Amino acid sequence: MSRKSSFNQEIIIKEDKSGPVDTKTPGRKRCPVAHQNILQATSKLLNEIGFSNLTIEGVAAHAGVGKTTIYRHWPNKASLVMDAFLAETAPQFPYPDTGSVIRDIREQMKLVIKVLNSPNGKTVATLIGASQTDKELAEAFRTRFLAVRRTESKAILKKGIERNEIPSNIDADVLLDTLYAPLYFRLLIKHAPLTEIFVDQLVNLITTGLNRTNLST
Amino acid sequence: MSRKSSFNQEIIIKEDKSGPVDTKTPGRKRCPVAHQNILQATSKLLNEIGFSNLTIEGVAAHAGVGKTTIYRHWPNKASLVMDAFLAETAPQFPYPDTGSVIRDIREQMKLVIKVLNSPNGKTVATLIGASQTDKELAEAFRTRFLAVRRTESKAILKKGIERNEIPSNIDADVLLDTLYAPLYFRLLIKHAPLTEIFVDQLVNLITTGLNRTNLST
DNA sequence: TCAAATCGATACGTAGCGTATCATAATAAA
DNA sequence: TTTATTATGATACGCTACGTATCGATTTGA
Repeated sequence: MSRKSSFNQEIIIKEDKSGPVDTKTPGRKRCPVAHQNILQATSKLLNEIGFSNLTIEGVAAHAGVGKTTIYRHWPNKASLVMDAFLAETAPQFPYPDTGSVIRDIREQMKLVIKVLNSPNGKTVATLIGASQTDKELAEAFRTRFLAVRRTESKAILKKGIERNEIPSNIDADVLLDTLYAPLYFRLLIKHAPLTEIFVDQLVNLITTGLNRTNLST
Repeated sequence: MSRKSSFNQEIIIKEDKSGPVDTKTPGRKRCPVAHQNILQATSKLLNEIGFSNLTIEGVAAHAGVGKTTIYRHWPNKASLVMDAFLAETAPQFPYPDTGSVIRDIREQMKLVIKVLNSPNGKTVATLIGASQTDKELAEAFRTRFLAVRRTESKAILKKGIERNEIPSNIDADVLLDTLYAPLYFRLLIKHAPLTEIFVDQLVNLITTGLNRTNLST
């Protein structure tokens, strides 16, 4: 049936410190080289054959480790892929500082679509896809990917409010959903392309509003 | 590896006419009762155990047919589920006629979230999820679900343009993505609830625009 | 020195896939 | 009516990958 192992048990505790760990327990330490090799093999295979064709046994073979070792470090395929994905993708969405918050957002959204149009975007899509049948992966995606980005985004919105570029009574989550959900929707459904023009249209519509669109063009 | 069977081969040809088929070929006809039983068992199991736990063999057992028969009618699990899903969900998104197109859209969006918050919504989510690793299912979802709804939506937008409620130079796909993508995004990510208030906030933001939001409240 | 935890390797049972085969039943054309 | 053709349910099959268990060997702290 479904996997029951937890994401936040031995994993987080022992894995978060990937440097020298000061545990008091006896016994042989986990080999950080094996750990890294597994993550790198996972990233490589993800880009080459995609999430669905990736198997734990394949990762083990490419990383030169026993598959037992992988199961000691990660409870399942989804959590392994999540770690590999975050290590490679997390630092790719910085907001610029152009002087205008709306412009900052617009430019950052163009960075986002660059990533979403790359092999990493395919991984994002498959992770969201697999989240639909894997509650722990879904939780990991929300807290370790989305929430991190939301925190950054809300800081930008706060700056915009302080500068009177954005009304102070706005619901940040509603605004951010309106801005970013269309990007992910096109990533997932593929009914239309993710272009910079699309970002411009989106930001123009949301800032100007439907009622005034014909006045402003 | 992946399944190669086509959605549009013997399937569409023989299945679209679920009534009495006027084929010139000899031999025994497909049993329409078995076909219907399979679809109904699939719908039932979908709501009970979800897409990921649903197996072809389970459907066969519940429908009282051999699994061979299922494989003769559908190339894989995804296409079977798609058919069962469409049969039950397709007619659930009508636009009302309130006199105001914006209000029509707002009310229809509230119907949409009703469905998305029901077990059918879970099925939508898992279908989009499975689409990430199944190209044929993705294509079926686009053409048989999304495109049908887009056609209806564009007719409403056209009415709005004729009534001068909506500017004529608007890009319909951009506007529809901005309106509906946030609903599906919340369905898929579950970072925030899908409420009627959310629909109101969304429509208000998009019609009024960020720049004027503080003027209008 | 000894207990504990790791490592890679290997074997195992399980689930569900999609296919093949079978005798039987239904149907259209000859 | 006969014959060719196709569908049906049942069953068996090979396959892949899962996740677990076990093994001797190795590393480490107490």
